[in-house]
Amino acid sequence: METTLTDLSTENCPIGRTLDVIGTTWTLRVLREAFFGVRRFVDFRERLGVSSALLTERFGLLVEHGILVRTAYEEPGQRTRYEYRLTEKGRELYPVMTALREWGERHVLDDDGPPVLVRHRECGAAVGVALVCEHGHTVGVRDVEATPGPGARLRAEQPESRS
Amino acid sequence: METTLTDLSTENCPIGRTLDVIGTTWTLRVLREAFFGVRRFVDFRERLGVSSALLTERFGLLVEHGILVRTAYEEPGQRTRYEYRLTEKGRELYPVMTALREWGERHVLDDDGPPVLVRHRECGAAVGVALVCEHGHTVGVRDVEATPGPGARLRAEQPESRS
DNA sequence: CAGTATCCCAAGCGATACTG
DNA sequence: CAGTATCGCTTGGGATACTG
Repeated sequence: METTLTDLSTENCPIGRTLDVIGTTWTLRVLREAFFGVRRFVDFRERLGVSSALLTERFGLLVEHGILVRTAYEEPGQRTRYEYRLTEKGRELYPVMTALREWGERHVLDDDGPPVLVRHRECGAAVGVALVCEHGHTVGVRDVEATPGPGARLRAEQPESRS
Repeated sequence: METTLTDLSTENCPIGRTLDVIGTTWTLRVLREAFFGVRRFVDFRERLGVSSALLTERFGLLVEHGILVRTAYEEPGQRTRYEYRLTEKGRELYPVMTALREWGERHVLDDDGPPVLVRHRECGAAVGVALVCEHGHTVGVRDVEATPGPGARLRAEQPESRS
């Protein structure tokens, strides 16, 4: 009998793994602010309305995972400040943000339209994500085929559930 | 003085709104299973390893938001069964899933490679998401410009934080 | 099977106070 | 400013038992 997708373990699923890292309640909102250009601790805290303790903990995790970096900087004549910036690994989450934004703009937006317009700097057209294949074709959800890959693992046998 | 992005309220942010709907701990995993083709209550429960109570609650929310539909069906000679399927609105979350998957495959994958291969049915090439503008250009994160849109709202004044 | 109901523990998180 | 520490509430969610 052929192995189908639903025979596979979800344990090493890249979606689940990603959610383990960024899928907790405030983490993606913190990253959203980072993509907005927010850098300083207080600014994150005030914009998100969260406690210092929570923010400290989230920053710790994100730095640990290499998604943000904490750097000190001095403005002349000022105290030392710290800032949190996206790393390249963090910046690669932009498609996730964009996909979330597009869905939200389509389905859960107020009547007055999007609060932020995101456009291609060179031509001014709205930016979003598209499903594409490596040959450059635009792909619909229905045109996609999913099959077990090299990392596929069978999940532990259920004791043969008979209804 | 010009209004900048960081002056805006985050209250009506489409990313935040989307996360309010699907950003809770198990919800995206439930949807992942739905995209895998899982339909029946027990199958979701066994694959995710969650309790009935949790699953019931999540299904309730997702149906309420029009992301899943619950339908009864009868197999001849069998009891009535129920299944949960993605609606069109739910299927539109596929780019979100794909973006999460791609990031995970790049950054948090085991050495043995992806458990699932996702390919374009017609040409066999791997499928992912790409940032594009409406004029069809492929766009880099750095080529994007974000400005306040029609739904922009100023956030409540902070009492002028002076460091 | 597809849930509902109850009980209870643990994690998430805000509030507050304090520190370098 | 950029945190750390503590407290205590509230929610999330597992375990178990029961129902149509």
